[in-house]
Amino acid sequence: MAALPSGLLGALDPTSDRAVFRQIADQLREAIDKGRFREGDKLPSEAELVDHYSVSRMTVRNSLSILQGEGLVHSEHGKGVFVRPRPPVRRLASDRFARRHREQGKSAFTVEAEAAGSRPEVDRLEVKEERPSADISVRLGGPRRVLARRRRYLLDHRPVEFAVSYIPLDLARDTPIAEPNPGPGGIYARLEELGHRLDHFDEEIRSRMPTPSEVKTLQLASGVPVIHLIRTAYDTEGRAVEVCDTVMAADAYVLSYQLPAT
Amino acid sequence: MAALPSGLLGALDPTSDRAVFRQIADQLREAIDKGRFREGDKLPSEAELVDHYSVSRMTVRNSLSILQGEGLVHSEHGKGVFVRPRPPVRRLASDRFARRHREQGKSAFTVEAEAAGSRPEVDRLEVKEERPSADISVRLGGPRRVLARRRRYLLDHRPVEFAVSYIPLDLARDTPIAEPNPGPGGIYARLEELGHRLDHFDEEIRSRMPTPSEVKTLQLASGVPVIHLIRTAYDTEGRAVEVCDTVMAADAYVLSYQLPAT
DNA sequence: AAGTGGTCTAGACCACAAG
DNA sequence: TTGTGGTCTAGACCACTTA
Repeated sequence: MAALPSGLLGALDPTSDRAVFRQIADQLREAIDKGRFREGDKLPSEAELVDHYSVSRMTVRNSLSILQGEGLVHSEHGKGVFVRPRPPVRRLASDRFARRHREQGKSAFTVEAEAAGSRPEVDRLEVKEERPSADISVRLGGPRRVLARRRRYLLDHRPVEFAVSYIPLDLARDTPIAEPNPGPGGIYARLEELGHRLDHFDEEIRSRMPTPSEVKTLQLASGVPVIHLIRTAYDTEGRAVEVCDTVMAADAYVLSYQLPAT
Repeated sequence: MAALPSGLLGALDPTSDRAVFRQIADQLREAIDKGRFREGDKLPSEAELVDHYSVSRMTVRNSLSILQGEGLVHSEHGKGVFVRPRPPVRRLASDRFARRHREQGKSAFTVEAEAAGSRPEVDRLEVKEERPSADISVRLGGPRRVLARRRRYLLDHRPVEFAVSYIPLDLARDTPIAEPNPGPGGIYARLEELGHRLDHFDEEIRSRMPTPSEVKTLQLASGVPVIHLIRTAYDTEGRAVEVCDTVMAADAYVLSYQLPAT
């Protein structure tokens, strides 16, 4: 095992109050920030760091787990620890549900992803009738049953988003909305054809760390939060006609909104 | 040291492929999810878990660090590990910059927090002239110098947000905007008085894990992401007159937007 | 003083990846 | 086969909290 290039990483300060594993994490973080390690680069192996700093392996692993928690690095069993590359982000503009975007045949997700040069996919499509949770029921004005449409979105084969749409069953039953493929323009186009002219959407945004099940579904690296977006669609009569509950890999999205100053 | 109440936590499955520390984390997580431990409750001590599961202390600590990374628990040195309480959230509505909200004497943050029954504070106020970063400069249309207004917001003595406003220096110099207290209605009211009638705002939202410096400024528990919001204010002539770069504790905020369906 | 979590050591064996 | 990270043990000493 070769020694580290001198100057790449410094020495520990034995007089410092700062714990050794934090000092090591600080030095690695600084080396990444200053570009001495670039995106995708392999960090020194645990054994090399043990040698360089003359500490035990657990101390080194503790340092690396800090960086992993910060989302700076990820480890690959048998290969090494790497600086996490920043994935391409999907920009969601606030006009993404404008009526003019519902005219085409393809889904909004597909059109937009292809325009950005990515390969879009949708899988795990599942449509079924359900009893809504208390929260969803309240948002929809209290229906006893809803149609739930679940699906997962991928960009370049990487899962980025999992979404569930809830539509009051009395609106959706025996309509194209209850079909796996609701047709051009998606369910919003179908709702308008059924006489529910859409007026506006409310979106609620939260961010938090993912649950284990979300880690699995979105194949999230550690240190990547999720953005949780709940959108409610209202028709011109003020009725909530759909709630869409979406969980997104936070490193794959930038949300963008325009607010009037009025 | 007393043994754990029987039935509170189960036994390990030695035939399982799942690592022991993950099984322990799973059981603790399930106990929290099912309400057997409530917000603020103390989990069994490390020593009790070592006894209960007959594993080494490092294994138990590894389990607890998983839950900490998920934001489910937090530890207090000398006291124990506790189920993390959900703090009160601040709801930001999309009309929060409407002109009618700029009429009062107090700042929007203060008014809104007091209405919600919280104690608002603003500290670390700092106003100075700077050379803008490349990103800020581009957003503002390329000024060579800007006025930077930094401040930290607290609710009930807990820091929740750190914000920096950048205003092109030619707009702000020798105006109330360059004063620590810009007066009633804040800098937006002053910009309008100076003839820059505001037209709309663009907001960009990202989420990620905090940097060490953000952890310090916002006193973030581990497992809490930040929401990074960048707002650009435009006047009726289409000129960008301010960029506000805001980092928020994600567990303290729900952002809410209204989108037209047009 | 007793109990708690925080840090650190010096090993061990395993599973995965690459040559 | 060698090098990598993943899991686990059985200790040790420390710092903080509570009583």
